[in-house]
Amino acid sequence: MQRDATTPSDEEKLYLALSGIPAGRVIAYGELARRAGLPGRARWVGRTLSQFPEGAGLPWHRVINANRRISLPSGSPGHLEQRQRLLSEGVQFSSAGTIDRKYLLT
DNA sequence: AACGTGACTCGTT
DNA sequence: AAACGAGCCACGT
Repeated sequence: MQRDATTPSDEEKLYLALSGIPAGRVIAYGELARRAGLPGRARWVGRTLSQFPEGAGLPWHRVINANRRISLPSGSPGHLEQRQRLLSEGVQFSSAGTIDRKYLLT
């Protein structure tokens, strides 16, 4: 069992996977987890993102749920900010609040 | 230590 | 289509 310089922590793996998501695209928690080499840990990803430091510069707003909706409670400040950030990158929402598949990374 | 909870997801009813 | 159950897992109480 190790935790040394050559064995990235789960957080580091998530960092790397997330930083590879381009502007104007979105990805589901579960898919991001798979890309980070952490299959089945969508829930952990969500929780970890919620604790990420502000200044990290990571595109946390490009992560949505498998229904292609923003997972933060609707009406919450976080939900509004995520929506705003996505809109400013050109990601469009349907009137029902879902994001079109064409923006989704699979 | 049990129990509920949450930025989750999937297969089955 | 909607609700359920089961996996998932760290945290607070």
